[in-house]
Amino acid sequence: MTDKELANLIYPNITKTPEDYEKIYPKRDLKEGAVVTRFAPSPTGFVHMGSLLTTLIARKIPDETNGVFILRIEDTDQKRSVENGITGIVDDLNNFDIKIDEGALSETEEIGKYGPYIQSNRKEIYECYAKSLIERGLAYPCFCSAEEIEETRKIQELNKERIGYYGSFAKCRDLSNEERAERIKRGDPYIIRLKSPGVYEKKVVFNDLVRGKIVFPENDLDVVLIKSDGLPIYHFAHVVDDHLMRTTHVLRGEEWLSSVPIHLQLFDILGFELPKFAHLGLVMKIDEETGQKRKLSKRKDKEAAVSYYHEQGIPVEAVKLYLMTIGNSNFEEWLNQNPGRDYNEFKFDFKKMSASGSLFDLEKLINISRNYISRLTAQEVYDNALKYTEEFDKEFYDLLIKYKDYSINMFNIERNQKKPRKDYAKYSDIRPYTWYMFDELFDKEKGEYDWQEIKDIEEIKKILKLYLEKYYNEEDDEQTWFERLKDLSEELGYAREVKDYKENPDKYKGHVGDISMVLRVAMSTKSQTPNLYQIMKLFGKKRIRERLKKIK
RNA sequence: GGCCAGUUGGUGAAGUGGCUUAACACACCGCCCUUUCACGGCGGCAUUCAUGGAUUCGAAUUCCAUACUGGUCACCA
Repeated sequence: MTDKELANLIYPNITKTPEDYEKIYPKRDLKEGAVVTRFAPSPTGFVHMGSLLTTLIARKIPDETNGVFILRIEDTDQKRSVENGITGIVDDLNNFDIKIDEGALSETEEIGKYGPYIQSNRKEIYECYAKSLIERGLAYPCFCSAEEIEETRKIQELNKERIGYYGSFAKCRDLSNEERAERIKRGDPYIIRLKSPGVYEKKVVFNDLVRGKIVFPENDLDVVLIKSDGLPIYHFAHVVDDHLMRTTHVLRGEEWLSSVPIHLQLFDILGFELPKFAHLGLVMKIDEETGQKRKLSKRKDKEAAVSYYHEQGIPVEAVKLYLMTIGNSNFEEWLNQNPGRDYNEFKFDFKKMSASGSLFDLEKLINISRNYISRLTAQEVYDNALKYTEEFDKEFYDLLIKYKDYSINMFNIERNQKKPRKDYAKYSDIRPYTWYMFDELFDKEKGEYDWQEIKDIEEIKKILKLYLEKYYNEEDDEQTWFERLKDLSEELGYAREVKDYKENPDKYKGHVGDISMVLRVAMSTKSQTPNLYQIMKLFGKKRIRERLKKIK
């Protein structure tokens, strides 16, 4: 029995040939230097921080080169697939404002001419290539059970031999086609394996965009191509898809590095042009229990899910900026020199990419986020706060809506200046910083008044009373306002200037700072607030009186 | 265990043979500014680049060993 007859026995319904697919998915007509990348996640629900880094770059390079960015769904493992997993991924990408040129849009829709983009819908394509490999004697059906494989592995371990299905350990490799046909007809379960032409003692060299030249032993493993459920294994799907989708650059995590020899071999025997590869360092974190560095884990680490940042109200732009600083070591410097510029204007360079996995640093992200928010206009902060609170804090959202102009003015305090305040690192910080500005929240959420130097309530009442009667004038500019506080201080026996007090502490009861602190705490209950004058300006006469009257 | 990669401070890192008595940023610590806080300013924070050896007039930078860390060795991706 010939290989061709065997192939026909296994795949009688496959009539297309690899040549047909070459015509269906022709070479892309793109400008010189245009890069085609793809993000190829499994639909397990959400996008991981590490994948987001890869995705960001995979999106950025086509942007820089007039290329194409594809979203391909790798759902060949039905056990792992999650319901609405594709939607979850698409939502995460949308949240991060990463647009796709081609690929899946939802569980059922897609865009682009190189589809289907969901692997489970590409079954017959893989079968076609599997068939052609069988015809050429480069693949064969394997009838080994999981138990048999396990047994072989144990023997190999015992004898300290290299583990795997290869050479003489590949029991089904040298079966005759007659026997193969007989067992297939008999209904024995089987899978399709590669008949690897590799020799372990030989070396393959390949050039990784991030790591440079790497030498591996050739692959001699008869890896699985098609599983018993008829779907392909990652390696096979990757090679077929990235060829047919005309991917030029394969970006993926470092965890794939060790299977590169398999991929090189597959590209080779299939006659496919080899894309460029970039294996990115993993995003790590220190395990709290063991103290060891490890890969950021979807299951263990809440901060691994990109949705976490959405829930925290950390602007997606800040997360992207942070990831870019991890991604390209010269990005941060560039950003400092070009504050406020969009990261898309930065030119990405694989050479500036670290090969070692970096620890995920939430502090740094927070800092970047703080700086990012400080550069926004009050209107932008308002709009973003609105979006955030609408989803996560309806009560505060209603207040922001009700007091729109007031809120914008509030966000504008100490914002329109060369070095703006940096109070908020995330939108969830806004409420804890500003609740006292809203009367609806003030009575409800105020705790104890945080009096500082002047604690005596009679003295406080005296100060406030005198202030309202004699020294408060709504029309005052900031300088005059403060002058009047000094006058008040003087009248009550406090120093006009802090310096004077420090030089002669015995002469005074305190100083103007203590007086203004009384006013500050009386207004807000807090001893730490933004510029008091501006807060009072915002409140207006009536609300100031009301606030001060609450001190009893 | 085999194979592969990585190893510069608490963190991200610059650095590709002399310009490095190791940049920058985050964190931390001082001081200054200041009516609070924040901002800002100034200064401190690796005599040393995992360890050992070799090459060289000279090495974080080249080479070789060793150690450690990570990844991978599935009909998972």
